[in-house]
Amino acid sequence: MLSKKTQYALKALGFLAGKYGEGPVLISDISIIKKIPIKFLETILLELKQAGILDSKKGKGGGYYLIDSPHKTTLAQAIRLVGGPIALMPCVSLNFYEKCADCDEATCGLNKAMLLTRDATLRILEKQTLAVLIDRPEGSPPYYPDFSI
Amino acid sequence: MLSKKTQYALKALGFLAGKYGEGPVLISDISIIKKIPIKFLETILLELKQAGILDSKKGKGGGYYLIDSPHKTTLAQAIRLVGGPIALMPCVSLNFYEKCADCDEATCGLNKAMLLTRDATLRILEKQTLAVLIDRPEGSPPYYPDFSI
DNA sequence: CAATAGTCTATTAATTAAGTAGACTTAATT
DNA sequence: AATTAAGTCTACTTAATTAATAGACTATTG
Repeated sequence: MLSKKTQYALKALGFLAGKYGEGPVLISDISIIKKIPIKFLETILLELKQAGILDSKKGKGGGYYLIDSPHKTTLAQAIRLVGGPIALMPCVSLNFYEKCADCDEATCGLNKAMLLTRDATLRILEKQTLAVLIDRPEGSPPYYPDFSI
Repeated sequence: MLSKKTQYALKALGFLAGKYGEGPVLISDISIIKKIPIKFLETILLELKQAGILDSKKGKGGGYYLIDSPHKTTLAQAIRLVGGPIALMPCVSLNFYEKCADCDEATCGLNKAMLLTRDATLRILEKQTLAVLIDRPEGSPPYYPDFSI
């Protein structure tokens, strides 16, 4: 399960993706509409800015906005920026790898099972982008580029 | 990421799967070989027993053992028994569902993306069984029934 | 009855998540 | 220049969850 922080980040990014090209968006707007505690949201957005995916403008008319088109950032990238590992165990994490205590990965069945799972997850999360997170009116066709459900 | 407890549970189950049919296995053996704190392991095994997947024998010659063949229990079942949700967000969890605050799931892009991910994960975890967790000597063919990598 | 091994209750330690408070800086507007 | 709106930064606090430990109790075997 993703941490609350990561869930908030994805919601905020989805909202900003929907406003891409429309100029800065107020933190308070995101907070109210997406029901995210505003001070918590501040720190999350700041983190995403420092990670290079968002930029902000100070002062009147300021706010946060996506730097690149929503299609440019994958869900895997976004989750890793704030939430850490996607893999179910450290021993199969690409970005947060840690070896298990006294386990020989060459023979470990658990390691192999977790690898399979990680790959299946990444096949989705590395293909889908922030564009998928944009809310769509009921009845409109879902947006899943390069993916057949 | 799975909790430490869930990781320990899977390791223990993998070990017991490898000893299936050989009678009770000592908690202390599992603890030493799989490097799991023994007192923590005790509570995990007890939980798995109460969940109906393990049984135990007290006194001399006692220990824990798998009730059914390793092929009978899927990884998804095992993870849920001790660790809770497999899905990345509560709003797409089959067994631990919770609605997001003021989110309309019919239009929520995040919900749809998380559904895709959950389905991809479950396609693995509901197919693979405890038999996959048995450690195998290097060079021996991996064991993945009904799954082409 | 002695030794072994699981069971149960309780407690503690450690870590992370979540949320809050308030002063500071920057920029636009009047 | 003054005012106001908005993001930035530092520090703290609380709550929740996870991880680990201690020790007494019960059942079984030989």
